[in-house]
Amino acid sequence: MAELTLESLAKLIGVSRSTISRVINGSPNVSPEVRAKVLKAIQTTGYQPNPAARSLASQRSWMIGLLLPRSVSSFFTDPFFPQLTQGIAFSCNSNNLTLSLFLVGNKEDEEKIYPRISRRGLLDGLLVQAGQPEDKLIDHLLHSNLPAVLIGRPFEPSGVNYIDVDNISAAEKAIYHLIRLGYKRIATITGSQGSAVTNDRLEGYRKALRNSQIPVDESLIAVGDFTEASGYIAMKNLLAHKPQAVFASSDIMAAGAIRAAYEAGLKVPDDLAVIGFDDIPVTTLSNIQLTTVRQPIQQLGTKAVELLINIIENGSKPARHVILDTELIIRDSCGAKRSESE
Amino acid sequence: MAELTLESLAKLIGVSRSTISRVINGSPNVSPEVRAKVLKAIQTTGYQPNPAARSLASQRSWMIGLLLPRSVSSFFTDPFFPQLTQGIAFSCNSNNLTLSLFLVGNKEDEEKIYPRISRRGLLDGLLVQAGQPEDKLIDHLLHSNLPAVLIGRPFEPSGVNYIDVDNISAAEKAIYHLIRLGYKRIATITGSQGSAVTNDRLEGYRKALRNSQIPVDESLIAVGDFTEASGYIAMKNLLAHKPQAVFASSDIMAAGAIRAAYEAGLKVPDDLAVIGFDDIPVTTLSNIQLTTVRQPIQQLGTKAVELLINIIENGSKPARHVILDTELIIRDSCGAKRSESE
DNA sequence: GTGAAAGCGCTAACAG
DNA sequence: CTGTTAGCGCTTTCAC
Repeated sequence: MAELTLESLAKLIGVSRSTISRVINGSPNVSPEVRAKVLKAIQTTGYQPNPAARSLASQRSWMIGLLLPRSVSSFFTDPFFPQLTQGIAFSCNSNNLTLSLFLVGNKEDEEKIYPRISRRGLLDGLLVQAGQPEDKLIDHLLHSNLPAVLIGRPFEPSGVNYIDVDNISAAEKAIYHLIRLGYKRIATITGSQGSAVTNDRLEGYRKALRNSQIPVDESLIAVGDFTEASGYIAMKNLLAHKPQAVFASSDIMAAGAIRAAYEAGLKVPDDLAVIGFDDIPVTTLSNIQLTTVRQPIQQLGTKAVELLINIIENGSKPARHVILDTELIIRDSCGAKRSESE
Repeated sequence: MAELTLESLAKLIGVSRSTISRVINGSPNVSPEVRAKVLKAIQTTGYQPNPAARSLASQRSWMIGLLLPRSVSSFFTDPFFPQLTQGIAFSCNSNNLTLSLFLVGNKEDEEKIYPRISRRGLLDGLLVQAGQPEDKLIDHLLHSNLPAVLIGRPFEPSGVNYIDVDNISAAEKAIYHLIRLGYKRIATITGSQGSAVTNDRLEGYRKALRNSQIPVDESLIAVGDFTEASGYIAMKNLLAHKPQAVFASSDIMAAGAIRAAYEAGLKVPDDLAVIGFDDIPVTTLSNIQLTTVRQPIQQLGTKAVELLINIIENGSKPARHVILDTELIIRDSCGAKRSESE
């Protein structure tokens, strides 16, 4: 089964190359009969155009990239990334795009990958997971003319296209919920310092307390880095300050916090209420159903792809921003159900 | 910054296209001086060859694919896959390959993706995660002439190239360890029925018992499907048969088993010893450090890429098989440390 | 050791 | 509506 070319297929059914190309690319200028004939021939022969030739001639590769910068090191430690990736991959499937994955492990990778990516001819567009603000990549994005979408808002306002959830109001929701349940000493465990997500969620925390006339106690704010271990350590430190409740900036950190609480002999939610963030699909991280702020992670991926396609086709001026909503999922770890039953 | 082509660069430094092409592709037939001059020009201009043109002319895309078939649905539920993916991605980085990711979500995806993949011109080679044996894909692999490597052995002996761990002896190790600790009633929770991994680990379980003159009690064998929930359910059922120890075919299922044990008021390892499989990098799935059989997951990815490269370059006759070793990691859930301290 | 020339397999004007 | 004709930007014989 030698690989069929447009040329040979054309010869086979007695039309010109262009005609076949037209039906493949959905041009309207083909008579129904010829179109049918060509379609049938494609069916029976299983003809597939050579992607390299196609890209070269059309200047489109029908391929987009997903870049996880070096600062995003928790690809397999936090289910967030795999789930996001899946959302992106599925969306690529339905849009007939090929997805290439760039996981940057170290500086050398970075130096090899970045030029390769920005070169036109490989990718039609790029999705970039937001990382640390010093990441030079964002500059690369802006200065290359490759269509790109940042997943997570940029640290500082800039002309990039991005998609994000409203982290401020998401965090607010969580805190209002705790306040409503009667907790006063509410602690928080933040994500990695210096990232937009972390800032936003912390701001939501502060805002909710302020709006509720509860003074912000800085000793109730502990810095984490989105890992389980950091949640554990942060909680251990917080315990000295006797919080009644804690809002962790990720479910994984919430799991760490719960572990620390258990170790200290505290029961969740009776002695400590816990709210997480993400709603990652793990039945149990800690033998207790976690109340959490659900991000539509998979949808984030899907919408990111759609936004990118739109930008590839229509350009990106002005810069596009898409903000998705979050939802508070009330389970057992915050004490809401307990208070109901009382 | 208009995209530089070979043509324009050649004009710029006064040599022919071919010469530049030669230095880029490492041909020996270039004089040192000219080579130096060209290299410098590439440096300063940041010239990158157009990948589409390159692929078309050379019939190599420097791109490999990773296919996770539909039967592998737990891409983000089980950290195994993300970790494998990372191993593969890093290996691609160091070999200057671009990785494309194909996550098959449903039958339509399958029908679109498979022909796209097998068409020469997109991929130089393909890595396929082994799934269910009915998966028609393996046939596709064999009948297309695309270089391919299966990750996990095929269900039935066939001419495909694959890489795998020795699951039989891995499971044996786990069981011998339990036997050595004095347990007699040893249960197991298997993976999804009808897959090679599951069969192999179960065979290792049986073999170890037989070799130790312990009769295999079929009521101590529970079927899971690699999810946490299945581990939980399986354990609930096993509990009626009073096992002293259980070997779960994945860490995630072990976590489910532990959850079921806790719910039944049993302490691990005092009332029930647990051994998992994988050694996934989550500090805590259940507040107890899990004894487990470590698979070199990341290395599995790395070696798979290397094997594939080798096949791309040298062909695959005869079919290649790579088997990696596993290692028993003794922690707290099997009771070994407890018995030591007694 | 270097350049000229012929494609790789497709798309996209351009004629008709 | 269809066929003819140029390329897309590179690799790779083939001469020199």
